[in-house]
Amino acid sequence: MTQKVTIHDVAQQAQVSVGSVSRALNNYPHVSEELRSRVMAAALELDYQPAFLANGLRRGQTNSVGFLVGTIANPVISTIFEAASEALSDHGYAVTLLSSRNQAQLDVACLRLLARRQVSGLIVSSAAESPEPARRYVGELGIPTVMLDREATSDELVYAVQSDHESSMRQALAHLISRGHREIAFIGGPEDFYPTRQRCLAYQAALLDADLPQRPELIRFTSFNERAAYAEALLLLQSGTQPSALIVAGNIILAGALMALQDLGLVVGRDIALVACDDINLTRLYRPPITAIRRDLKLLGVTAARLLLRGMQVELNEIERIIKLPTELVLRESTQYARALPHKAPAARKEGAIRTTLN
Amino acid sequence: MTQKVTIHDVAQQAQVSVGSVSRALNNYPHVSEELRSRVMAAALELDYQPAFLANGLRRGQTNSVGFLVGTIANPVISTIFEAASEALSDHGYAVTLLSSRNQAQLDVACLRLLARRQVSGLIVSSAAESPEPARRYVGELGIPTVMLDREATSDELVYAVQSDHESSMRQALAHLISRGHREIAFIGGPEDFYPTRQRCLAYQAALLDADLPQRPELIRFTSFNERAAYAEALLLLQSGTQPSALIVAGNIILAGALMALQDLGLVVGRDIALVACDDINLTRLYRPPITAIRRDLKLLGVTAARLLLRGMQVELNEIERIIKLPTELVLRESTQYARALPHKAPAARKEGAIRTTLN
DNA sequence: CGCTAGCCTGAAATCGTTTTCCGCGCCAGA
DNA sequence: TCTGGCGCGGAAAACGATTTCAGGCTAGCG
Repeated sequence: MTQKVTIHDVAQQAQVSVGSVSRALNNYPHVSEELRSRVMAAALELDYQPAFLANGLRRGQTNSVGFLVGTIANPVISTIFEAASEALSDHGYAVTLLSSRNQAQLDVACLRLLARRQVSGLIVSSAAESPEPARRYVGELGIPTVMLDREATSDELVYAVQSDHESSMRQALAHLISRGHREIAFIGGPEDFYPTRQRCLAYQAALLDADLPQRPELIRFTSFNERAAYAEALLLLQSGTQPSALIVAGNIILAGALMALQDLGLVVGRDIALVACDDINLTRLYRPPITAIRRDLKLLGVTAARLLLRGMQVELNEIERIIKLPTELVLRESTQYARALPHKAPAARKEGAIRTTLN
Repeated sequence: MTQKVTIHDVAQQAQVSVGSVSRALNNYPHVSEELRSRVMAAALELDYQPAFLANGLRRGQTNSVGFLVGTIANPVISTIFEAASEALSDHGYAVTLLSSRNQAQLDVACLRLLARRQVSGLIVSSAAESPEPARRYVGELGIPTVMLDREATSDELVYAVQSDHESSMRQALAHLISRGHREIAFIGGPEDFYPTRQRCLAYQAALLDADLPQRPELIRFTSFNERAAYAEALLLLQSGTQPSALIVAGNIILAGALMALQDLGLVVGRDIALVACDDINLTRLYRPPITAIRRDLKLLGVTAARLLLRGMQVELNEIERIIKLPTELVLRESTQYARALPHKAPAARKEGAIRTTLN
């Protein structure tokens, strides 16, 4: 009923052959103006829309890209996805989103599924604990792929967009150190998860630069799971060396850490300084507002989409295969007080307004 | 290179015809065990995967469903989506996600696009300001569709899963009234947005039940935009009648309202009681924790997926076309203090721990 | 022993496009 | 006048599967 009108109907309506209809509608050269307009009129009248499947079968291509994530229920991922999806959509590509549920074996299964569906391109931002098999499989696939804030591979057709986690992390540590903190703890995701590793390396490098001791017991890795992060934070905060500052890498981990702090009766900004590694509603609106490392998520998504588009169309004239985008440290009250200073009253209202400003 | 192995290769390898290969692999009856195993072996050896496009063209169906949202960058939507997507994925369906960017005209365009791609089913949870054209178009499409927390239509093949916004909203009002509040304000999304309307009707009904006056100036509608919500909340709070309690319908609006409260120096739970209409990280972790109406988002998503699956397979034996799922009021500190009581110290740590417990 | 019913399988039609191939007419140049 | 080239458009192949159709074989029954 809905999709009954085929190219044959249009051909009959316009009194031409199906081949001519196809040529006319696809803007081929050597089609007379008269025939073209006749076909256009017929197509318009019948509300003809070429069948996607037949088109794709013949052309060997689907005009759709697969997007693989560990979970979409994460404000950072979903914001990036939305931006990328809109950019791709503007170029006629539809996006099928697959979630690997943060499981490595599903990772590869999802990629297989997408390959079977003959997606024209892939964006991969999965967060499996052992990403290696998936990365290797992506290389074998021969499909243009953008690794999104993940480690690049040397395979042809595999591109990468990354955030510059290092520089802002070093800024964050410089900031904390300047405020007198020396026991600065770090809680990240899995140790081999790319952003976590980058942040952790920068954290260690910054300590080294400041001639501060590396304390292994202050570095904790956990999985992307609020309960696990909560437990790890609790362990850290109840261990012998009580840190005076805490850096949490990732918003799920932030949630767990905040719960641990609250359960221990530690007040953020007074008893302990807190830096978060992504700027989300929670960091802006929390009382006190939480210092965070911000990146332009929409830019990240759009850049991934553009890189993929370039990779999918053949006109790729000497394009960068790996792009690294800047990040920014946003100072807020959670790191405002210097160490060992007594708790002061919150800042005046006006200042508060500025700090919690939109964006 | 990747997808070169076709059914002909398998047929040649197994020394049978292509028709037999198809029958063997699709578990047709009347296929000898010997032939079946021979084909299986050949398929396995060649790593044959039937071409999705050819299969779909012949069968006239894609095994994929379209999911239309206003924006996926919303923790409530993305959680629902993920649950639905996983359930559909478990049954062999892939989901292509389209965002209408909260624009009505894009709404219809997105649906057209999905229809052209011959999706086998649709889940619609768009949030355009004027949803009517889209709803009508969905009915004309003749594709099994689930309206997700949106108004149902009387069209055949159109189903609906909704949350029972009314009962919890009435509970919330009863709770606030029992604490002495009489000037209870309501800020919602667009007036014709289904959840907003349901909540607002319940709000008004509850006031009526309690013999409290309806004050039109305490009911505000805004759009799904943090800035707009912020502005509207500011207007409300600075108008003549200062409400002692505030109900915000939706998490984007919550963010705007919290900013307005903070900018006015109003402390949640002390100067004003606050009830949020979706329980997200922010409501749990905010200080003080915010009383919220909770619903099982995963159940919502899974139910939508199951309803759609039933609608897509022909075996629909007298199934409910509209399902309404329960909601629940979660009491937290933001509504703990009775009106006009002086500000007391926060609850003891232990109690706090219980209140911010996971789930 | 012959006929039929039923299982099994190969050949071919089919899905709706795109694209190749070919032929027709026309015009210009020899 | 013949011919080669070019613009145009029709016919049919191709894409890769599923499904129909028909026929061969076996077994069972008269």
